[in-house]
Amino acid sequence: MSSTKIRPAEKPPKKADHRVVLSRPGAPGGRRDENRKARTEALGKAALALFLEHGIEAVTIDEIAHAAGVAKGSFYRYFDDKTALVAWLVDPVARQMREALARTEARLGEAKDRAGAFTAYQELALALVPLAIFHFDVVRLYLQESRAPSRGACAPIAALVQAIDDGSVRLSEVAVQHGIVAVDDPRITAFATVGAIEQLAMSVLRGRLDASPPEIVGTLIRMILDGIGTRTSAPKDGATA
Amino acid sequence: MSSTKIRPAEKPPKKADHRVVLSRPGAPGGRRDENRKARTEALGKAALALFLEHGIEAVTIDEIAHAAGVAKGSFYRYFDDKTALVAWLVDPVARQMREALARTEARLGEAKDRAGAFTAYQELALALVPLAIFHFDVVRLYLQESRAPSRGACAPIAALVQAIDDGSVRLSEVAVQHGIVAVDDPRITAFATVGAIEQLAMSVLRGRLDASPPEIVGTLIRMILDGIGTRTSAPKDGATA
Amino acid sequence: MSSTKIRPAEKPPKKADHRVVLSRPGAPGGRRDENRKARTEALGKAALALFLEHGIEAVTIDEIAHAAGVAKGSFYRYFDDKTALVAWLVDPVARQMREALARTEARLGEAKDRAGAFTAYQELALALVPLAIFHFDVVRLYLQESRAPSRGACAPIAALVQAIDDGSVRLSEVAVQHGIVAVDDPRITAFATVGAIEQLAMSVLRGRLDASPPEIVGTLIRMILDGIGTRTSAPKDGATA
Amino acid sequence: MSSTKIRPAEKPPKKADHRVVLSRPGAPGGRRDENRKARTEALGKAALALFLEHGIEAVTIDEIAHAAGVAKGSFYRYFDDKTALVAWLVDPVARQMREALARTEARLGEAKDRAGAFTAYQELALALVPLAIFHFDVVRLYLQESRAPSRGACAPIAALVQAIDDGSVRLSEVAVQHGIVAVDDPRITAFATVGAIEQLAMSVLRGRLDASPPEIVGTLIRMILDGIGTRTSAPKDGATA
DNA sequence: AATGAATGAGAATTCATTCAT
DNA sequence: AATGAATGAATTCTCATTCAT
Repeated sequence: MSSTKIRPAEKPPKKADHRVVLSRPGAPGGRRDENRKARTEALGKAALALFLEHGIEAVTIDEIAHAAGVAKGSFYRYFDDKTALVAWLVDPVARQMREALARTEARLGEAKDRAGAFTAYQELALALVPLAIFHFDVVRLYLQESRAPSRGACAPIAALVQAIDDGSVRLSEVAVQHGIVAVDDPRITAFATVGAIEQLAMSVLRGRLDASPPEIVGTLIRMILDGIGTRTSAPKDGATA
Repeated sequence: MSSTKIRPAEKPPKKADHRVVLSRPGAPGGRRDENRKARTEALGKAALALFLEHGIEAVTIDEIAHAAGVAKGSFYRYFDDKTALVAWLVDPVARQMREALARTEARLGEAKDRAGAFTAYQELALALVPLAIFHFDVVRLYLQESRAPSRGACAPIAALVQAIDDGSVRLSEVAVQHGIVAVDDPRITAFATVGAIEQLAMSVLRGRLDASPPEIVGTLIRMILDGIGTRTSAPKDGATA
Repeated sequence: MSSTKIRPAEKPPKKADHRVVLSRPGAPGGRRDENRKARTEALGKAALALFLEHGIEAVTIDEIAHAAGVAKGSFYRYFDDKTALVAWLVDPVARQMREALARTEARLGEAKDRAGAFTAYQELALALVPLAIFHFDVVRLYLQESRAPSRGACAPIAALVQAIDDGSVRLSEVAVQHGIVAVDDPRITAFATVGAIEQLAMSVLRGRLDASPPEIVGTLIRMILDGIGTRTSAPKDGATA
Repeated sequence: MSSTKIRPAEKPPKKADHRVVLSRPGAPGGRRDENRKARTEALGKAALALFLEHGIEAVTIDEIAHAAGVAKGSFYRYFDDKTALVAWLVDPVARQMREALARTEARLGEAKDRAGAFTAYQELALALVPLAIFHFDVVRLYLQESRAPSRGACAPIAALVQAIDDGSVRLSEVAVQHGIVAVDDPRITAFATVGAIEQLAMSVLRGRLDASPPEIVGTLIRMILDGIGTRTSAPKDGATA
């Protein structure tokens, strides 16, 4: 038809895909290093706020730098690009999430009975609480961007989505293998649960739900466990978290 | 710092917010009219595919026109802008969704007992099935974009999100008023349910869940109803859908 | 007929109507600041030349940037848009013109007799001479664009037209109130005078009139003053400038 | 610098520069021909109104066609382009103006004395009155666009400007040669007069001057003739028009 | 190191002109 | 002949990224 350029197939990753800029002079821990850390934090914080308000793709480097009180050019001294910044924001959460999932999977594998499984799940929940508290805004960001196609700067979020999906599926499978829950396809309950949790979180964040967290969690757990446990013959021992 | 332009606060909607350009002369039903419809469809279809692959914001008018096999300028003969196109895509789904929610709300209001309520919910589910089937990709798009902040071309999606949220909350409230379900805050279950449904849908669409739809629906309904009904004294009559 | 978009009613002025981007860091007076000034001048100069040759509306940003030897994008670092550039060009002239008119009005108000009035007018003429000399091209631009409807980038010119019109009318009124000139409607002579001056200026600029400025001015003043004074009984004292 | 296209040097005139489309089938004077004339008029009228409101360059073919109630494509059946339309609008005025100027020049050449010259000028004025009356809007358009550089669609106006300039200069020269007026450079008074007239006309049209036409004309003539005649020894016979 | 200026590749949108119906 | 749809070049404006100061 014409010769208009169509879909440049996503910028070819120049070197080592979107890294935070590392290895600067100055003794680690010294004045230089501290300043560096402070700036990085400032940029990250400013970016996070803007991302939450406008969406990752819609925010420009200019805006981030401006909001952080640094020059645009300086941005690039700290991050390769927006993707690197997002990765830097998401990274701690992603790591802890992966670890928590892995640990739970292991515990679950060792669980002997239903009660043991509940304990494992409880541990997972307990591990996620500080995550949600200390990385509140990152979690919000995750919720907001998690469903978009993995484009550009959102890629690190998509990776986390993948990780959580995989983890929860594996968890369900282990749970079923151990006869802890009785459903035909454990992934169904896994996804349903994740979806319910995320949606409730979004609703709270959007100000559409003002119930107290304990109430929400209580209702949700009752809902899910009763639901999941339905077809099990297992004793409804005191396991309701 | 400087006076660099920051955040132009979203383009002011020119006149009658993004309407599809309608009503051209040439006998309605004639060759011209047919062509028009065909082109509109072509553009919509091409756009939908691109939106699903890359996300609404990431797709350019150029790409849409190219994919639809028309010149860039022609796009604007059919749609005011990308927002109008999204609205055109989403519109039928939004309308039916609103209607279905309203109808269910009415049914629920008339329901005498738990069984009656189940019937109402079932009807809702039945109404949504054709929606999901005939507007499969639009539903996918909705799921994909629904959590993003309401920016630019995504606005029509955000409006639909709002409508669904409102509707499901109202539904829950009616249900509780009628003693059909017994939870402290009906919105919790409402959101949880919507979240579960959406997540399952996403998982299927992403190819991460290959269970058969009946199985998914069955599991989900059991999960939710049992969960919701938990605290009710109501008889667990044959109501399991 | 159809719903084709017709006349979008002039782009809504975004925020603080077309201001020149001001105040950047970098020690004022330093290299940066100097460069900035130089660039601004370069753009203004290039634009002015192009405007004079082709008319304001016909000149594109691209052309201006190119002529100034800068990249297209750079233009926007210096001016919000073409309107801002025109305003920047016209501003000094407009300011001085307003001041001169205001001063003359005051002088005229204090004048006791015809001779005093002439003095006031002479002062006005003297004030305009440097304006015409130091802002030669801007005056040309003004003449060229002053009659066009106030569209887009020409708006600052239209504003100046308005100011001059108002000023000259007020001047005439004061003159009549003080019995300095005797005509029925002072605005007639005011407009006639302005028109004569402008046209002569245009003719010189277009190379259609090569008389020496003193000759032109002399002829014009004789023409006008004699004309205006005609019906007065006042002594034709040596007042002919 | 770059390869950006700069100034395409005004569209190369394809064939016989901007002509009204001629030679259509249908007997001249027949039904076809009448329709044709009606359409042409409609387009011209609509265009004129739009030109006056927004300026020639700012008006699009689309708008003209729309305002005339015809399809855009039809426009091209009647006019080659906007320039041809402007030429068609201006043409009668231009022709009559040229003729009137030529006639006055001739009369002036034959004039024996000052009174004869006045008669010639009076005839000119009388010839221009119907022009101003019957082609009111075209005169307005002329005034509005006459100072813009001869670009694109305004070219026919520029041509008229040229003609009037030439004519009035020749007139002045003849007048001086015959000792009718006594100024050093006749072109000065010529241009001054034209400028005064035009400005007054503009002011009336812009609603900034509401004196009655006779009053305006009277004041102006007194102003100019007294001014022009000043240095003449000639008797101030009853020549004041 | 920090700054912000410069660059130019897009992206959205408009519009004169051609052409199928 | 009339219509209005199609086209694509032209235009404005944005923004990631580089680079001189």
